[in-house]
Formats: sequence, structure tokens, C-alpha cells
Amino acid sequence: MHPAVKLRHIRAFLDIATEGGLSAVARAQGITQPALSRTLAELETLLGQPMFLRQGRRLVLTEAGALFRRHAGAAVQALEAGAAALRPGVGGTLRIGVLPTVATRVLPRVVLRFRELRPEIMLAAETGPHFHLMRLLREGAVDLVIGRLPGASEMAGLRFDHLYEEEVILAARHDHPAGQRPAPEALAASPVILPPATALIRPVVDDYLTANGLAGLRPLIETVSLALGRGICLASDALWFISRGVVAHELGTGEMIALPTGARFMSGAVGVTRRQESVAPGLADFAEIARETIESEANAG
Amino acid sequence: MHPAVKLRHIRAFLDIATEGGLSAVARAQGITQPALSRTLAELETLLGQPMFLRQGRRLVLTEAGALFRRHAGAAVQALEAGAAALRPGVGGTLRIGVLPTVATRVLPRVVLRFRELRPEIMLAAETGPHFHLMRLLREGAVDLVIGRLPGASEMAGLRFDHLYEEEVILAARHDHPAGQRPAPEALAASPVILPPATALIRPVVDDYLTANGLAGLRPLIETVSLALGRGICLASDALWFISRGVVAHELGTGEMIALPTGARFMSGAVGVTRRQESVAPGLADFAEIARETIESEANAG
DNA sequence: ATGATGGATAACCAATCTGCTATGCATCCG
DNA sequence: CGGATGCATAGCAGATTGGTTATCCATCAT
Repeated sequence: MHPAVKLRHIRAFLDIATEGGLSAVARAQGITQPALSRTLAELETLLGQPMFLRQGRRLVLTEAGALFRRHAGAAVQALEAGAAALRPGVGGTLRIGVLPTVATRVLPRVVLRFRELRPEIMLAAETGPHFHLMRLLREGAVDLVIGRLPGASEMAGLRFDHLYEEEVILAARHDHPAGQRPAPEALAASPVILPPATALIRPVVDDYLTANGLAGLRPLIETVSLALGRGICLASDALWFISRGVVAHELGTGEMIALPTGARFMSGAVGVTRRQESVAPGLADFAEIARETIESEANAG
Repeated sequence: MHPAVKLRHIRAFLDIATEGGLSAVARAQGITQPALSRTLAELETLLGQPMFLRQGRRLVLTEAGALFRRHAGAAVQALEAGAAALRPGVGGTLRIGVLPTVATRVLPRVVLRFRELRPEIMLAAETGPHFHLMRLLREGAVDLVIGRLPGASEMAGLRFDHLYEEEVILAARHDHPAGQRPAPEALAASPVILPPATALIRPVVDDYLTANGLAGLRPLIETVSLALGRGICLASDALWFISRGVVAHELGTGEMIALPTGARFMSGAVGVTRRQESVAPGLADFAEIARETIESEANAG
């Protein structure tokens, strides 16, 4: 691009494009119409082609103009967002929907890091079953949902950024009698906790059970709640089908173990889902911070 | 943002950030070090806080600086891309991976529209089974893949933008004897064409068959090829499990029909998959054009 | 320690910018 | 048709810009 293009040109261009005329914009900006006219003429010269068709006294975007407008708009928006990010003080609220998978391990780090970088933005977390969160997302009541990839049928108008891959495991208390015995065997002998029908991982678990001749198995209870599931597992011989992330902490401390299922069958994508056109304050940063956090962790681990 | 911030400031800032020093940048830009020093100082004043820590004679980005850098970088990139989009002449090549679903109906329109808007960019289309295309995408041999959402396990580092929802249907020639009889019944009486094991929709079809007590059904052949599948269907009583988009044209002309399956079970997301960080020429425009095309079609239809 | 390197600051200045007014011309609306 | 509205062009002027040189100071490497 010609280096003489200035932000002033871009701003003027964008205003004119939205307004559809010079005089109104000029008045609004407190300058005269000729000044603005010249600014626009300059830009068109620098870019090498007209941005508007002069139809009578109306200005309508050329194809090239419309194309450039998109880019220019994005550019200015990015810049403004950058400056806004620096301004201390209130920066609005970023509302995030949290699925259980990420609540234990990933999200705390992301949140802490986010707070460092964007202290002016308040975070509000909403939890619940995925369909609830997806509806909130669609309605605009939350700005993003972080967790497992939603079902394909729910993705219209949404955008998904992948963070990492995560499996469903079969968790038990550390001194569970099944020990290292293969999972199907253990499943027949112990009470089982399944994810509820509303959970994204439930179909995957059902498939596994069917494949191992355990279709129709009657669970002790259905839950993905850490507090509840863990409590039951620790106090009994129960086995729990759950995303690894949910019990990552307990696996780390040795309080719980993952029984070998003999298959890495039950893995799925975890990431950030947002509305495609959303520009909530800090959203882009949150997504990027999440990615960086995962990455650095992967490299460290 | 303070309106006195100029592109010059931004450019200088970005250069300094990458270089890590003033003198080198000043030399490279053909200006003196004091000039650049002042430019930077101005920017920091306008933004309200320092972008660099002066550690000895080294300049290292502050947290705020790093944050702003991301935004600023994106902004400049967007602007440059916009200007580049206007420049007529060679604009590089955008290599797209095409899955069968979109080849018939959606992609032709998108391509034509893209050609209008970005005539300088050459499009090169690659087809094949999805895992092949995903590998090409990952390796950088294609810039995007358009079609059904890839399996979760393949999405690491990728980004997915949803375009529309599409079902798998059971297609047959228009005067098929099964007529409006429910699909499960018809399936027992006719040869069946299934998608190959490498196709994304195969598991979905298998689930359907299992649910209808037809697991293990032996297909006439496995294919998602329009030419082959259509040829066989038209010349026989064969029934074909295929994404609606593949035979959309034939459904439109009445040459083929969709048998009622009594379930909208087999739907899935269609969209654009790309590397998260990719900035191939025209990529963003292609994705946006695809979205607009779908949208306008949805509104029109 | 010491010379070399790199950044900050100050004083200065020419070129450019960015506004203005005046004016012309086309179009739209009664 | 005629007045009002809106864009383009031209000429002009003050403010600003964006560079310069000179100088100082801190740090780093030898």
C-alpha cells in the first residue's frame, strides 16, 4: 500500500461509506465539505482506483470500494480495540459459558492470565449443561463458550477455535479393587456413573458400552458434577465415565485413577465457541490467551 | 483512541517491537534515530502508557505493549490486505480443498462471486477424501477445505466457520418402485450404495442402519462420486445414502428423489476449515463470500 | 577503564498538511 | 424553470509535521 495513506483517509472513507455522502460527514466531523472531498480524492489516488461511483450527487461504493471497506473496517476496529485494551478502568464484562471439562484445570490458568493482561475487563462465568450454554450464546447472554465442541447441528452462525484434544476416561478411586483389570470386565462388577443424556460425551459413552456388549447398563446415577461424582467414587467402588479434564486434579494427586479402557476411542475436541460476528470486549484476547496457555502447557508437559 | 495516532506511529511501533531496538529500525527506514525515538515517545504519550521497558539500552515490550502489538499487527495486516486486494494483476493463488457436498451447488456460486471480487487471485481446487484434504491443509498444500466439518480428532490447530446445516438423504431415481414407502422397508428390498469408510458421513449412516436393524447390510458399492452413484441409481433400483448437496441438482430437476427416512437424524455441519493462523491471499474474503452466498440463498429460497 | 553503541533530549527548520473560502457545475425537487 | 442541495476544483494560509544536527548519558564488550 502507498505509504502516504493515513488513518485520516481510512476513517473518512469509512464514515463516507456508511453515510453515503460527503456533506453530512463533513458537518459531523466539524470540517468543511471541500476538505473531506479532497481527503477522499487523495485516498482514491493512493489506492489507484475510485472507491465510489459518483451517481448524480450520490456516492455509492464500487465493488473495489466495498471490498476495501471490509478490510479497512476490520483494521480500524482492531486498532481501536487495541487502544481500548490499554485504557485502564472499566472495560465492560466478558461473559463466558463454562463446560465441566475445562473448569478444573484449563480455565483457572486462562482466567488468571486474562486478568493480568486485561485487568479492566470483568469476567462472568456461567455454567450448566451444554445446550443451555449454547442457547445463551446464541441469544447473546454469554459471549463465548469454552469446552467440548458442540454438536454439529448447533453450530449455525458460530465459529469454533480448537484448543486441544481430550478423552473420556473411566475414573475410579485410587485403591479400586479392579486395579489394572481391563475396563469392560470391571464395569460388569461395579456400579457405574454415566454422564447425563444432556452431556456432549454421553453418545460416545453409549457407543463404547454397546461395542462391549453392555448396552442398557443401568447407572448408579448420571452426572458430570465433580463434587458429586468424586464423592461417590471415593466412598464406593463406583466407576465414572467422565472427561479427563474434570478429574485432572484428582488424577494428579493420586486420589483417583483412570482404568485402562483399551481404546483411545473416546476423544473429542475442546475449544472456544463464539458467534461468528461477535466483537465483545476482550473476546479475541480471551481466545488467544486460551490458546497460548494450552500451548505453553503442552510444551512444558 | 487519541485521534492523533497515525499509521506512522503504528508502523514504527511494530518494527521496533520486532527488531527490539531503535537504531536498527531507523537505519532500515532511512531516517535518523532521534526521529524514531520521538515517534515512539509520541505514541506512548498518546496511548497513555509506555509500550517498552527501557532496560539498559534494550527495549522490551511491556505487557501492555505486547497486548497492543497484537491488535496493531492485525490492523496493519488487514489494511495491507485490503490494499493488496485492490491492486490488479497477479495476486497469488488460493488453494482450496473441496469435499463432495459442496461441489455441485454451493461452490460454483462462491467461485463465480469470488472471481468477480478478487479477479487477480487464482483458485486451485483439490478434491479427494476428507482425510487426504485435511492432511494437505495441515501441510499447507491447500489453504482451506470447504465441506463437512471434519472429525473432532483432526481439528487441532484448525479453525472452523459454519456455513449451513446439511442432511444425509436416501436418494433414488425418480420413478423408483419404493416411491413414498418408508426407507427401512425400501432398504430391505433394493441394492444400496453407501459412502466409503473414509467418508465423514459413513458413521452416521451406520448408526442409522443399526438403529433400523440393518447393521451389516452389504452395499452394492461404496462411493460418494456423483458420476458413479448417479449412474448406478438411474440405471437400477439402487438406493444411495449421500449428502443432499451432492445430488441437489438432480433433486431439483426431478431426475432423482429423496426417500423419506422418517428422521432428520443425519444432519451435519458444512463450513470452511482453515489453519488458525493462516493469512493466505484472499482466504478471509473467500470465507466471507461463502458465508454471504449461503445467506443470500437462504433468504431468497 | 574506555571506546563504542544505543537511546533521550533539545533546538531548529523546510515541507507538508489540512484546513479555509470562493466558485462552478450537476442534480433533485417543487 | 429556479432554488436548494451536494460534490469537485482552485488558490491560499497557518499549524503541524517530521525530519535534521548536536549533545548527553547509560550500558556493554573488550
